Order: sequence, then C-alpha cells, then structure tokens
Amino acid sequence: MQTLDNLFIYNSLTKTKEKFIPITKGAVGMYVCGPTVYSNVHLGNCRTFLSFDLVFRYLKHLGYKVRYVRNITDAGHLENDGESGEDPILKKARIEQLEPMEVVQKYTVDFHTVMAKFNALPPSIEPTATGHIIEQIEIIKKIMDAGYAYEKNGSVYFDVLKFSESHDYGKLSGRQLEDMISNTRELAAQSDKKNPQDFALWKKADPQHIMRWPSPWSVGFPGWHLECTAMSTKYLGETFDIHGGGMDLKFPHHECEIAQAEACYETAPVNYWMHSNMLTLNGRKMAKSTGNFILPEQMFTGENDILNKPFAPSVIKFFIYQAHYRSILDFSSDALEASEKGYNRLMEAVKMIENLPHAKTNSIDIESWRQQCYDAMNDDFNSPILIAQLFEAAKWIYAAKEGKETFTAEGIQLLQKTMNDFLFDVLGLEPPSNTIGLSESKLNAVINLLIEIRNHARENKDFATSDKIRDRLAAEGIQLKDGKEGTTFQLN
RNA sequence: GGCAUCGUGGCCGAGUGGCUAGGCAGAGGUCUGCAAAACCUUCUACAGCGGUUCGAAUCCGCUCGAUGCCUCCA
Repeated sequence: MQTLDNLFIYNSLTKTKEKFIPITKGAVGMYVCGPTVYSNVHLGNCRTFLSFDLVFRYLKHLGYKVRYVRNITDAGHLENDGESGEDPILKKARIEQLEPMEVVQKYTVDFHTVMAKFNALPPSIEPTATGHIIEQIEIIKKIMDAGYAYEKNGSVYFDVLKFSESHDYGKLSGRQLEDMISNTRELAAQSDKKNPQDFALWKKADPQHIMRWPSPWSVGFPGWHLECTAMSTKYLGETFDIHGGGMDLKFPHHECEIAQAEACYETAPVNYWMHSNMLTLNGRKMAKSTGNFILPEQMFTGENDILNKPFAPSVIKFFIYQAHYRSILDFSSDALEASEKGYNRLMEAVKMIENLPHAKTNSIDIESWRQQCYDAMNDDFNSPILIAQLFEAAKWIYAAKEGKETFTAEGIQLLQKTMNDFLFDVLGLEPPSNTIGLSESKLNAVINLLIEIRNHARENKDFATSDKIRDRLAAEGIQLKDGKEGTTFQLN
C-alpha cells in the first residue's frame, strides 16, 4: 500500500534518487523559485511551476502537511556587473511609462491568472522580494560577521574564494572554482569585486535607480541571489526539505543560495534539490530574451503562428505531464494534438465508469493497478508512467462497456476513486469545459432532443436529415457517437 | 574553451542488464444506413563504431550530432 515512506526523489545535489525523509515527520517544507514579474509568463516558465504543482499535489495527496513557499521576484536582478547594469523591471517601467510597482502588479496578476487557468494550486506563502529587504540586510550582516563578505564603495560582495577555503563552492553545479577562474568570460573591467566569481549581496543604487532602500552600506538594493535565501529560511527554517526551480537556475543562482546560507547559518539549507528541465520550441529553450517563446494565453485563444488550433489549459498541462519533469520537452503542434486526443479518450473513459454493468467478479486486479499508479509517482514523480497506467484503465473501461472485461460494484468504485484521485487530485486536470455557454442540464436537454429527432429520421431512413444534424453538431464541436445502447455525445 | 545533459520506431515520449511502456498517426478487421466513436489484430526502435557480459537501448571507451549552464532567465 501507499505509505509515506515509499517516495523517492532525484536529488540534484547527489545526482541520485534518494528515499524522501522529511525533517519533521508528516510535514514538508518546500521552496520554489518563482517568476520575475517584468513580463508575461511564457509556457516555459509555466512548465516549471506546473512540475512543482504536481509535487505539491502529490505530497498533499499522500497526506503530508506541506508548506509550499514560492516567491515573487519584484525587485529585479542586475543584468550584468558593468556600468550598463540595469534592473529589468526599471527598464520595462521606462518603456511602458509605468511606475515599477505598477509593472510588478500587472505581471503578478497575469501570472496568477495564468496559473489559475492551469488549475495550479496557490502556494501556502507567496512572499515578495521587496517585502523582505530587512531580512536580506540582516543576512548580509551575518555573512559579513562570518567573514565571507566585504564592502566596497557602498556595495557588498560575497567572497567566493574565502568561502571556498572552508566550504565546497560548486557542489551543486559540479563546477570547480579553478576552472571558473581560468575560464571566466567576464572582461577584466573595472569592478569593485576582488574576484570575478564574487557576487553582489548589496548594490549601491545609481542616482536614476528608482527602487532603493537604505542600508548600513548605502542606499541601494539587494543582490540577485539573496531574496531566496532570506525568504526560504524565514518561512521554512535554516534547513528545509525541498528546494525546486528550473534547471537554468542551478548555476549561479542556487549555488549562491547554498553559499549564502552556509556562510550565514553554517548548515546546508536544503535536503533535496529538485530541478525541472526546459521546455524547448524548435529545439531551443523557450526564453523571453531570444523571442523564442509562446504565451499561455496565445495557446488558449489560438492566436499564434506556431499551433494549428487553440488548446485548453488542461490539454497543455496533460501534454507537459506526459514527459518526465527532468527531461527536456519539445513543443510542437503535432505533439499537442496527439496529447489532446489521448486526453479526450481518458476523460471519456472516466465519464463512462459509473454506467458500467456490475458483474460478480473482477477480470482485472484493480488493487494491483492502483498500487502501480502509486509506484509510478513514488519513483521521482514519474507522471508519464502514471498516465500510461491511466490509459490501461481506460482500455479496460471501454472493454467493459463492450462486455469484454467485468467489474464488481466495489471494483467499479475503486476504479473510479483511483481515476479521480490521480486525474483530478494529483495531476490537477479538469474535465473538458463546456464552452457552449449553456448550463450542463440545458445543454443535455437540447442535444438529447436533437439526438431524438435524428434517431427518428434514421428510423425513417431520412439520412439527409440525420446526417445534417450530425454534421452541423460536429461543426460546433459536438460529436455524436452511435453505440449499441443508443447515441451519446462528446464535447471536443 | 570549461561544466553538464541528451541522441529510442512516422511524430511525441517512458524505460539503467534478460520480461509488451504509453499516446498519436498508419494498416487490416468487428460494429454502422454511411460515417465517427469504440473494440480487436498488426507494422516499425534504441545515432555510429568498438569493448565488458551467458546476455546491453540500458555499463565502459571513442566518434558524430544536439541542447543547457558559464550573463538576467523556470
């Protein structure tokens, strides 16, 4: 049976699948790096958040009490270290003639709207970087007290070389400091840093920099990596269970987080590091900066040059979960259409369960199948395997309708419960929505009336009328299905 | 240049030593007024070359190719 101690998670830090043992029995602390809200989230961003929504949902499903913290980066990061260093949020504000916090608000709302459409659960806490400046300053002080940071011209930098004398800087990303020093791509420009590998904890603000806060060193703003350390440890403790994020954050962001936390608390901050892989488009990473991306809203409406038709959020989510979160997933119209058909098939099967005939015996071992669903998820959240199992069940359901498999009343109940558990609770999918604008009951009444008329026409061999009804409904996305026990319909 | 990952059948995508992944598409069949849907059957695979092994898609080496990170980035 599924118990709390059968879950294995691939830990990016050790590069192995490890049995998941939370710090506190029955409870999980999880932190995921959230979006920088200076533009609309694209589908690549969404993949990561949907991957961790799956983790969140499954942990909860297993019975864990989960505190899921996902931040909103609203302070922006530096683009680079040179004179041209500019906060992307400020840059955007200038372009759009908005106050920085207006930009933040606009895209935070967009982010929440998109995640809601994907039926992703909101995190337990969604802290903002600008709301935790004081905490970040405190951490800088501690790191300085520990001797791993230095101040120069009002800015504070983390001393990577000093830190690496007693700690392993690079253990997450597998980078060697010596290699980094010999392979640095940074120009030897005039910099306040002792070494190019050092990273900013606090930056003195230029006069034109609007987002600024007072600190013991200067009026300025916090460095790139500090907010996550501040917020994760504030809400989850100096060491917590799971830290997630996109693969592209592994270095330098997460490496720096480890360094900051260890410098500050002298303890490893995270037990299990999880990294979700990239979503690619045309074989290349989806990214704002290159223009190689698609927005969720463009997929829902079909207003884009990439896809042949619009797709429902649940279909896109299903498509994403058909690949493992640690695999690169390539995005294409063909792949999405294939997923949509499979998704509809599953949803039809689920609807069919309660009308299946009751038999005296089960021809399928449902308990064993249910366990295989758990086994799949317990193996590092292997959703593709889980979905394959759900398709197995769909096959049985269709077969049972044809009388080729049999289920007892209890069997049907367990089958239905398991399908609902995994499809809706764990994967967080939603049944195809009725976009026709009528209530469910009215729609049923209208269509069933049309079916009745059509069947009447068929009895009279008036096939011109019957086919007209069928074809016109099909054109409206309503598919009629003539089965042995009469005609049913399905919304596409 | 450094670090890392990956290369599976028409397409997408699981799978780390022997046992059918799965979805979509294709072919044949059942059903049907005809279709669609559904069901049944069925085809095609592990980039290349070596090595380890009784046995490798799975381990090792090399070659080729692709991607990610090294700069903000999910």
